Amino acid sequence: MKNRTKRQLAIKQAILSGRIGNQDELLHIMKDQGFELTQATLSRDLRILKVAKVSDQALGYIYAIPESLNSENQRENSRVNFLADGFRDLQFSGNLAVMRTVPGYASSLAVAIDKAELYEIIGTIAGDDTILIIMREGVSPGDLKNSLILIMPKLEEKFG
Amino acid sequence: MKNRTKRQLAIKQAILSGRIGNQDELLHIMKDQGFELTQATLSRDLRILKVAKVSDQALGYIYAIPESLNSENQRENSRVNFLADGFRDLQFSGNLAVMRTVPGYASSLAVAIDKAELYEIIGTIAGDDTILIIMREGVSPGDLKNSLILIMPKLEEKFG
DNA sequence: ATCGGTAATGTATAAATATACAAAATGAAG
DNA sequence: CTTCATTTTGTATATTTATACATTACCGAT
Repeated sequence: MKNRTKRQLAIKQAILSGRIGNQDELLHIMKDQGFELTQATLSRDLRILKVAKVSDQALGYIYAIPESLNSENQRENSRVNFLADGFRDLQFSGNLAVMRTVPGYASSLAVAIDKAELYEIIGTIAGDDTILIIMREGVSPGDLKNSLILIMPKLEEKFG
Repeated sequence: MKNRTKRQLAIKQAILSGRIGNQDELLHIMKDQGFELTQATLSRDLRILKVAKVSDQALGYIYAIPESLNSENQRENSRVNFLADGFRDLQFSGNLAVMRTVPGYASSLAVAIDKAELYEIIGTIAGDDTILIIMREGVSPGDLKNSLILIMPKLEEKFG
């Protein structure tokens, strides 16, 4: 079974397309992506993600994410996403991941990661240009990458 | 029967309190204010007003007005509301209203009023510090004031 | 490995909302 | 004033969403 964080990332991405009009549509999209869930779980996820249902003149009713309409949160999201520019490299050993950063970025990146309280990460230790990430048992490198993309979408292009 | 613009203003004000969780609550509030309507009409008004239903951590599901979350619309709304600072006086004669403004404000105010396409106003003619407002037949001074407050809430304190 | 507590999810349905169609209201023209 | 076209609103109900309760999954301790 796909885990919850990955699922919620997929929900968020779908909604950012700006074309989802009801939960049934979204449910089909999620199933197409291999997730197994019901409408009830969707409703709960949408609540957690604070997704709003809004009326748009051209599109009718659609789901939207208010934080992308709120300039203060938008700035905070942009700032955190911008930290991805300090990312250099991510390597794995067992349940440890070592992230190399541009000098001086490690601390801020680690704070942002800690703040997100990702399921996949137990904790982090930051130096000047290096972050040691302790992954939860059973979490794969791909899982971790997906989680980091959730808080810093710019990392997606860096992971390749 | 109360007219539609007045009703939608009241809906907007109620929602700005940030405490309306469903349409039934809102329906009761509207009835308390003397409006006669059904849930269906409410749903339609909410659509017209582009009211969103959002999930708030503390309050649960509530209605909100996205334009107050959108910085571009927020700036435009603020700019128009700021024009109220140029308001001086409003006097009535038959179906005419004469608005006196700070010199230089009349034109901008008239543009904003025209843009709002209020039911209560057939047309406006603006000089430098005076706007002639032709009211629709049957519209009372109070009706006009309420409509103007809809587009420039700051006028409320100026009308007294 | 088992156990127990908690979190997540599913099932079924209550609650909430939107809308098809009908009726009423409105506004303009004659 | 009447008539007609259009808009608005109500009624009834279809659609959508949220949630109570049950089940399953997860996690830490032993």
